[in-house]
Amino acid sequence: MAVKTSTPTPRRDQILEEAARLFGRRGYHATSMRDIGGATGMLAGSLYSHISSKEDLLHRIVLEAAHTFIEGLEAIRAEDLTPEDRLRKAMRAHVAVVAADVDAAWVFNHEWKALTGERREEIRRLRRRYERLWDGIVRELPGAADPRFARLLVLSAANWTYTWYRPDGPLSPDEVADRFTDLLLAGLGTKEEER
Amino acid sequence: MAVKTSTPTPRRDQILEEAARLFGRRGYHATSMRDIGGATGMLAGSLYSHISSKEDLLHRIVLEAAHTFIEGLEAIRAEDLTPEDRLRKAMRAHVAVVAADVDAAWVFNHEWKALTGERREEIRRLRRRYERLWDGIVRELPGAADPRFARLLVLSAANWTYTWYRPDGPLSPDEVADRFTDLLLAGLGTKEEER
DNA sequence: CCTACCGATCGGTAGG
DNA sequence: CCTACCGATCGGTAGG
Repeated sequence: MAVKTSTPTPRRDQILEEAARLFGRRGYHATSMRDIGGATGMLAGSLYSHISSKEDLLHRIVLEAAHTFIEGLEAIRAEDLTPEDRLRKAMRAHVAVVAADVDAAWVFNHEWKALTGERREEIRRLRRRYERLWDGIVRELPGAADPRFARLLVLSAANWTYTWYRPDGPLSPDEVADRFTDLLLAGLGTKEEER
Repeated sequence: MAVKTSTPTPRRDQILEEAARLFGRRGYHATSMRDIGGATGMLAGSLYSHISSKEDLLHRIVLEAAHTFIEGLEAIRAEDLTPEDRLRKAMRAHVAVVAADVDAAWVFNHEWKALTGERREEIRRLRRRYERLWDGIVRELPGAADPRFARLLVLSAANWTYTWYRPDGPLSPDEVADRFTDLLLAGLGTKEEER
């Protein structure tokens, strides 16, 4: 009855999850197929009935993370919002993705460099697309005289999150995002005119 | 005549330089001793008359970078400056260190995690010390109601630099630093009172 | 998914 | 700094 072709394959998903965890914490090159096998309860060689190579594993992880990030921003782009609210929602979306899987976010932002050939180029294109979505959001802000630097500033804050964020901390992802948005919008300097 | 004990050893410095370049671009685990040997014109085994292990190599690179970053901020702390000017000078100092050696800066910020045992703890302490120096600078700013997040925002902007900065780009390190400082102080939002 | 294994490469050493 | 080598581990495969 059930079509057999491309079913969810929960075993493969489990392998992807464990691999993302290990790639995120130790790095791609520091993680062996034996490590991944151990984390999923099988031997290294057995992994190859679910995936085709170590690089294929990395590619799938990065690709999924890229789409998660991109879809979040594309949904927001379609909404009718003030520039400030759009920034706020975008920051929330980004931090939510990071918080949901800090390791995958790290892999998307750094370990993708271990990919080679066409896979690497594909990811590079997706990364550029995500940056351009941020460009569009930042460019609308009235205070952004220099949109490229403004985008770099916003994305750096958003991305630095996974170097310190811990899911068991006291702040929710939305709270973290909002504090950054508030700081970014208001600035750290003295207000020239106090009310 | 010349004392022989701990002379500069220029050969070792060259090895450290090439290793920093490779660790920064490919990562510590992706770089082999044969790669480093190749970059310095010798065979892998010959490296061991200058250094004691691969991890020792990483440790020396990270340690030097840590001290360069820390000394920059400590010098500024001693000066008599307004909070805004101190932030500006600190950002310039940080970006200058990054720009002088993007690869070493990357290694200091990420590859140090490949260290083990006491070496790892030592670097962790130095990293914390650097963060606390930034805390001190940020806390003085009148707009920083939330000093921890303000420091995270400032350091994230400062640190994200090495993911995109290229020494052959059109902007000098000081120009890059100043744009970030201006954006951080003024904010990206609408000014409530336009003059 | 395991047994058993492959060639390649790893960090590092002995001896000169 | 080279020659020559070490045991360990790597990603991956054949055959069941």
